Amino acid sequence: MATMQDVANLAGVSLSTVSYTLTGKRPVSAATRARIEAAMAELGFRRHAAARALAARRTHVLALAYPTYGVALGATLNDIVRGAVEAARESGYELVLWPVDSTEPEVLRELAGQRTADGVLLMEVALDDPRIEAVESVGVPCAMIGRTQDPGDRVWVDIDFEDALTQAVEHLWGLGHRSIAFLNRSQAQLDTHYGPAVRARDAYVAAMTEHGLDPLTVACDVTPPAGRRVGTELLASHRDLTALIVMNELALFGVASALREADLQVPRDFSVLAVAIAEDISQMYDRPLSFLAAPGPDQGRLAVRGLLDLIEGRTTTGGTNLRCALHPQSTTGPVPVP
Amino acid sequence: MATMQDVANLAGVSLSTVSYTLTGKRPVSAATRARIEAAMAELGFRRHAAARALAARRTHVLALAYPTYGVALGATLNDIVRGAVEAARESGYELVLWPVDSTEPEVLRELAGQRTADGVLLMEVALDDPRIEAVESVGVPCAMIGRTQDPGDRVWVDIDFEDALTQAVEHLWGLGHRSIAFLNRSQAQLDTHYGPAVRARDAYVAAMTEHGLDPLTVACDVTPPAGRRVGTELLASHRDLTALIVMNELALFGVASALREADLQVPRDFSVLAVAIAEDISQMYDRPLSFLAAPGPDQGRLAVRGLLDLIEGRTTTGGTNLRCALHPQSTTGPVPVP
DNA sequence: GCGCTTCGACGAAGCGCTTCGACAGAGTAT
DNA sequence: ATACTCTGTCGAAGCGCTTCGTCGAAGCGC
Repeated sequence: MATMQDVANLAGVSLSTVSYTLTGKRPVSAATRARIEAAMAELGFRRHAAARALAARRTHVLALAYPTYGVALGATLNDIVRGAVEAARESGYELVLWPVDSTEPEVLRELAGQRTADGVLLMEVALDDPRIEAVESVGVPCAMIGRTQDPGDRVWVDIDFEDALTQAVEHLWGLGHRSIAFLNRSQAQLDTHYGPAVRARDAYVAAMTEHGLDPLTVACDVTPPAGRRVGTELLASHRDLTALIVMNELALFGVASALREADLQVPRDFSVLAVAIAEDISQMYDRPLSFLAAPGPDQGRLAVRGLLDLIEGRTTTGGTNLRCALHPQSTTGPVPVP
Repeated sequence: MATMQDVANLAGVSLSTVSYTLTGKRPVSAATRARIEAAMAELGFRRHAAARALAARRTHVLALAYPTYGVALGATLNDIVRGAVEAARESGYELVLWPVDSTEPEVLRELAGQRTADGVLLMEVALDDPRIEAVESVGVPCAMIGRTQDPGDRVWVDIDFEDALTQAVEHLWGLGHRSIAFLNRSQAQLDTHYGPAVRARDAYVAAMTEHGLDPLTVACDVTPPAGRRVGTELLASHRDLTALIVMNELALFGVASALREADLQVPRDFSVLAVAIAEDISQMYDRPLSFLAAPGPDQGRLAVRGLLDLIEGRTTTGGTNLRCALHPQSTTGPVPVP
């Protein structure tokens, strides 16, 4: 493994000059730079990350705590990851994933404490997330995707569920639907006041009320069989229903089965609109799904930018809510004529 | 941030003694060790990873190249990750995930070249995978989950598809089924001779032939809609079929729809057996799915062990094929009486 | 031609740890 | 008592970089 000293020798310059061509922190003449670059290419030189990190007191690595349990569909998380990776690279940082679940903050404390990353991104943040304290306790900056009950002046990026559900109700209202139900996340999430579930429900109720409609919310476990069960019950007990808003990735697939079994053709007899799902997931559905796209890549990107502001001592943006874009496709249509 | 020197001062010993209590590479008396540990606790000392890596020429980090595109279901990959994390920790290593797709070996070369990890694990290895050369070109050991056309004496851990399909056919044969089809991965994968698809198909054909049965294989894109389409066609064109072996995670869900639409009750009228899927995925099915469990955690574990053998200069195991365990549940049953 | 600034390059001092050689003192064998 | 081996500890030399202070050589106005 060639070192910077080898490069310097071959190029006939001093070690520090090589360093400066690499970091750009001091000017280097074009001629010298060319010689150095030639030498680096010839030797196949690569900076030794540990040495760099030690000397510069910066690893140029950002870590994203990546849950490995209970992640049935990778697409949603991966959208975020891709946005984050991109933003990090643009700023000369690498993003790595730490496979750590929310239940093991100690692992996070250990990892962060060794200073293997300059900052940590937390995804799927719970209302009272012990990981934040763990990371901050060892003096490492962190940013969250989602947000805690009281984020203070921390950096966070969340989805604008209020806007998303307003858009959803309005889209269906515009198509003539007057009986629109909302299939939410699990009761357990509601019971613990999990932000997305609560905020989406409240926004849905508000939007319905505003249009003079009766809201109808059902909680549903995050699995296809649960979606099928809940969907079937819902269709049986509310025969006047013509549209369903679903904010539950996995239940969505069960809902499709329930509709088929109830002999309802989509969108002729019934409309389905998914909220806050990744585009990849919409493509797994029977037919082109009408959906409000979760801003996954942007969430990742913005969270990284905010984290870098924190790391590099710039003033931070605080929190941001990101809108979901409506993609009306083939599962929403005009209300059926009776 | 307390350094080892701070700990040494507080404990009244030399820096090197602190190091030796941490690494255990030289004996330290119980009394001294106790003083040092007390000092470390008091100062909240944590080893600086970069300094350690630089001095020891070892990062104690293993990287797993983690694809973020085309991963609809995270469960399968995550099983592997969990096994790998566990095995790494047992040996005093941390596992991190590098979000790098198979299509960008250069990123991998860059990352590995900076020596931020002592070894790299590759998952979803293709027959001719450019990532292997990329990692090895910078002198970093690597191990694969799956395997290339010609793995040479590299370390790999794969699924024993021959055994899995033999088990599958035998399970159904035992239940009296004589008309058993096999729903494979995509035609594209078969065309490129992708190992799992080819080996599974060949093993299925062999097992069927051995029992004097006619094999019937269909390729299917890895999406639920494709599974529904192919499933529907298959059921329509082969009315005598009583069982289907599926080795296609996502198509599986489409197959469920196809069966329901064809008014076939499972397992009364028809049996479905999934091959090489993660247990989490089996739980997403309508009813308790009969399946051959992919040995994900064991794949991760063994791959890590093999990689560590390589890194620490022990003799390596070469390749290993892991068996899938049969979990007969509620989607396979006796052949229906005509 | 003088002193002035500016540019580009150099040398050396660390960053926080591991590890090697050395060595004092206790234990054992002679 | 002598010579020897262990144990447990210390000091110092790096690991491969970044970065600070420094300084020669141009380039400039007058």
